[in-house]
Amino acid sequence: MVAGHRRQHWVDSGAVTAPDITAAPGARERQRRETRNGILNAALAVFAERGFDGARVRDIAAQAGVNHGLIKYYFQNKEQLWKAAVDFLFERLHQQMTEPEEDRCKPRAERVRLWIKRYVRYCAQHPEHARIMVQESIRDSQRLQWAADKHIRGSHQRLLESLPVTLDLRRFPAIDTTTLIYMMNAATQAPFTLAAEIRHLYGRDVNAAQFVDNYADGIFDLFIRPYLAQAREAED
Amino acid sequence: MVAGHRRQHWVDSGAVTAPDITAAPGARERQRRETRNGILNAALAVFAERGFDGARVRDIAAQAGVNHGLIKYYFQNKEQLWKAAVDFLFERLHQQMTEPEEDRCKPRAERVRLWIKRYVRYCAQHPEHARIMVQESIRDSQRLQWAADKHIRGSHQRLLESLPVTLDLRRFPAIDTTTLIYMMNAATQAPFTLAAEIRHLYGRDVNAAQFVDNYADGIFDLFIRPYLAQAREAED
DNA sequence: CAATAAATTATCCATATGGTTAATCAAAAC
DNA sequence: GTTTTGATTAACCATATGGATAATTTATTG
Repeated sequence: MVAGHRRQHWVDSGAVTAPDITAAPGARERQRRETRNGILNAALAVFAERGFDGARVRDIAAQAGVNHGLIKYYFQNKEQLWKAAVDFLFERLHQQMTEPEEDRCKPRAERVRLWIKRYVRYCAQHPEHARIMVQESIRDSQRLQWAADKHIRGSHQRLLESLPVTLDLRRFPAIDTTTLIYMMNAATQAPFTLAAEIRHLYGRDVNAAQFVDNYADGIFDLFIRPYLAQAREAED
Repeated sequence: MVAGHRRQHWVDSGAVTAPDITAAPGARERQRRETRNGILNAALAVFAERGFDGARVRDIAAQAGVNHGLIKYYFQNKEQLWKAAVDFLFERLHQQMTEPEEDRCKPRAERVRLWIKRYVRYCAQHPEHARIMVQESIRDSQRLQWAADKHIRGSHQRLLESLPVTLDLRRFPAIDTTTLIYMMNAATQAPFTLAAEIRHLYGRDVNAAQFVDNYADGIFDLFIRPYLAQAREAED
């Protein structure tokens, strides 16, 4: 991505300054942000693919097209890089999940449908998210605790608030709300996390727009529709 | 586990043979099997915790209480060890999931309930399974292809045959059977895969017998009950 | 332009890693 | 008992790894 941005300046010594195209004011900060984000994206990909211990700092740098020394320069070390990448991850999730203004006034069932659709799309676009979280969650590691405290707790709360339906669960007496969140989360992420397996075994592309939207409907039917029906009954 | 099995023979040179306790006929083969299984169990734990690349052969050996050279002796290399471990994993799954003779004559709904319960228990006892599969499934690696062809395909088929109910899915028109398997699988494994996170955030022990059995009921309510109801209607 | 500060690279280092080998030790065969 | 075969260990090796440092290049400022 940043590769190839190294050009010659003042090629001809006789010419005047002849500034680089990138030398526009603020070029530096822009470049800096680009490099940093490039590293973060590469980090997410490699951490998701190999796990924290398996991920090689050199691979992350290579995938970002920069020298691996830069990672120390920007993030001190591998651990800090991981944390920065996870911050980046949840920031993006939060952005993509906030309900657009124009949806607020729609009927409730429709709002829930759209909410689910947004989340399914996020899962399809960013399977690294689920993968990184699963990888850390095997043992109560420092990293897991950090992520749970800084991001997951709040994320769950926000979910319960932003999901425009109350899950009071009379229909599924065996399951409490917390557990249901984990079920729904896992079910939603499943085909995208296992995309390679599904492609290999069944020849299907779960990232096709048709599958994604269809799947959102499936999640809605399975997890939400019963509650809406129940809520309607309660109103009678 | 195998540690400390090194004892002195012929302690007193004057005494007769004085054979080791373990020197019963077949002691060798038994020991061999024990060592091999010890390594496999350790391998599953470490591969699940760190992923293939992050797992250290030395750690696996240490956790099994043997010298790391033994891993070459038994399994040639890390890759072969991984495959042997996955064979071991699916063998165990298959054993634990076969329906006991005495269940065959029970009413269908009850058979399904028991089937689910067995699977939920398996997931609770062996969270490594889901974890190892998720870790491999990010890219269409050699290992994933191998596991998919050798184990997963058959496992899915067996599931569809052994699950004593036909999922013809009129109730969830958006989801096909294949996708439903992935949803159900993921939902079933979810709390046990994320056990550490749940313990940290909500202070709950998902391995408590009560939670496990309760969760099985939840899965049944969510995924199966609708189909049974529908099947009953169809019979009318 | 020159001086300065920031970004980036090339290189180095201690350590850890997967894998290999030659010994050592215990069980089985004689 | 002694020999032979198999199981186990200790020591070794080439390489890769995370991290650190010094040099180099690029942008900004005056």
